[in-house]
Amino acid sequence: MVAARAGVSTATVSLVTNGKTAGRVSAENIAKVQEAVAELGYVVDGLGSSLAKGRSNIVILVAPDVSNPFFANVIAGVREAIGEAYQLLLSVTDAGLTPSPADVRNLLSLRPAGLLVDAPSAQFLAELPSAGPMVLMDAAGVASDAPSVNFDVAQGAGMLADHLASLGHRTVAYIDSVTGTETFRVRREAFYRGARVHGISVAADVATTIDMGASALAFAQAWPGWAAQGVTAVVCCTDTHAYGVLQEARVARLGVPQQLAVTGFDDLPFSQTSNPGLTTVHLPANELGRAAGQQLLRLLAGETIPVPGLMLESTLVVRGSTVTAS
Amino acid sequence: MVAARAGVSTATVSLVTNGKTAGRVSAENIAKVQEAVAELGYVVDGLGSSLAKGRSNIVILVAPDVSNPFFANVIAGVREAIGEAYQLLLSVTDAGLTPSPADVRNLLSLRPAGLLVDAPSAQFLAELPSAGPMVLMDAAGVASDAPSVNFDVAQGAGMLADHLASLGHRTVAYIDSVTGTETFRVRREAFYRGARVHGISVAADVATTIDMGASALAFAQAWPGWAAQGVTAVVCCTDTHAYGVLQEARVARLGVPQQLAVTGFDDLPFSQTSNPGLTTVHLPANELGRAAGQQLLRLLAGETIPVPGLMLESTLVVRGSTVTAS
DNA sequence: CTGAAAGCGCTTACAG
DNA sequence: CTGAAAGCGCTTACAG
Repeated sequence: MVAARAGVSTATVSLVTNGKTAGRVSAENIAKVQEAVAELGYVVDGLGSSLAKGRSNIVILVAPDVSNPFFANVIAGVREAIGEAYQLLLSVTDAGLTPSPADVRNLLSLRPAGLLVDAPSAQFLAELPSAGPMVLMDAAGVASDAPSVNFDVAQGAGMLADHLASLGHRTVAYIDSVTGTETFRVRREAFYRGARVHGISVAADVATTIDMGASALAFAQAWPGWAAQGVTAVVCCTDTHAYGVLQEARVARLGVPQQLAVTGFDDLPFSQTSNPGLTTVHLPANELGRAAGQQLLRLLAGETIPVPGLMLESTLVVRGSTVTAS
Repeated sequence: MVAARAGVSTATVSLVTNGKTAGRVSAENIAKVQEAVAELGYVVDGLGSSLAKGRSNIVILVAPDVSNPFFANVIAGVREAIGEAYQLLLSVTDAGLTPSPADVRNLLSLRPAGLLVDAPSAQFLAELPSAGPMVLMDAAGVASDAPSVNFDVAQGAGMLADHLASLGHRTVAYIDSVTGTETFRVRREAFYRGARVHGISVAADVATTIDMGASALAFAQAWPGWAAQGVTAVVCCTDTHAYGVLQEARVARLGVPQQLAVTGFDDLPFSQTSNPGLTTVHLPANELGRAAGQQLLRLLAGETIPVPGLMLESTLVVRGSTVTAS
């Protein structure tokens, strides 16, 4: 340890750099060490430190799909919350798949300070080796005793059903995601429930990956059948799916919203500028990341979380894809 | 080391788990160790391993702005390339700012196997402590002898100028980014060059953060002046900026493209469904990540990179924001 | 208040 | 082919 050249022992240096000087190091030595650290540009080696402490200062964020733009805001929120003290490690897999238990084992061998798990499937959680501090994000409907931050998607889905009913829609189709993620199950079930209340029938139900192209294709194939059944609105489980439908509707010269109403979930920034603007259930991505990061920080500080299941409000944003612009 | 219970020494186990058995461990012992590893579910501790080896298996991706959806595709590309062998650590700062030297020091203390630096400023690179294997991404115009993967933005910017000239535009405005990132300088200069060739004058030049709202506001304030100068097209340095202009144009009841043409750079997925579709310079984000990841992998394998400055083609995608849809 | 020593879990010359 | 030993850079009881 180079900074021992300040004329003190490595132990003293370690105490100072860790801020554990309270009544253990003389003011004089603290100053000496700080000076030496500054001069040498010394920075504590993360590896050695972590090994000695038994855990690293890395927070791992496990997520099914970073390439979803929605997720970028979640990441930003997490970063805001955890700040400088921890490094954010992103564990991502392709196309909405959850990491395998083997992946997680490898991750865990880095001895993360904590885990943030976004949109986990029930199976993933069941297979997860008990892993120290952990906060779940967007895990509505998943049984777990880990603290979690969720969207109240049911609320938004209900408002969406109300909205469509008030516009007179009687028969709609639903485009779901193929991932086994619980949040999509909750979105679907909550919407079905709301639809039933209003006597709206859901004629059909297809699922694709979270990808505009896949969704557009699925819609193109299904539309003739749906039209025959009298479908007047397509409810998509994400905005990305909805963009695909909008695109295909334009190709097919279908008037939106006159001939077909389209809705999404997420409220990505682009839903404001899409053609037409997309009516969607707004989910506060940034707040999700921020709240989960804060929860984890508390957990790491040894606090117990007062409200284990934090709920973030969802709201319906009405735009041109369901109502004609004024 | 628990698996030593296979009846051999820790050294032998280490040899086996690292695949360095060639002519050094008997087949019998290899089998014994593998069996024990499987039974105990043992996985090499990343911390201890890294400390002994002197470097970790973490690849750090330093980027100015993850919340740019463009970047999600870059990340996906990097992941595809580096695969299972390395963990991807994301170092991000807010709103297009580059990490400080102190941030980087902290990162480096994790002893990353390699560094991937996206869209660095010249200053950032100058301050970067010499840091082992490193690949630059989207660093056009930055002097460095590190291998790099860049977009040929000049090509696309030239095509954009050609396109606007062919449509008869004589006076345009340019919306730039406030970040000191070199790529934006290159985009701007290449477009200015192309404009000059065609006798197009760039009447004005404003800069905002990469944010729809900021861009919309800047446009709203500047438009009266620009209109007075005869501006008929706004060229934006990112699609995100362009979305802001599109939104504000709609608010102001400006017909796009009749009264005002709008263009971007990036070709985000949403540029297909925006209102109208956005004419933009397509930059292959996924390929950027993939190519950079592959370069780094070679570097880590001790190979020398044959082509230090890999160039990825950019192309112009023409949509409804510059030409009336057929 | 301070320093010598043990130990975190692994890897790698080294001697056999 | 194999194992005992040193060492990676730090932290933390422990004895003074």
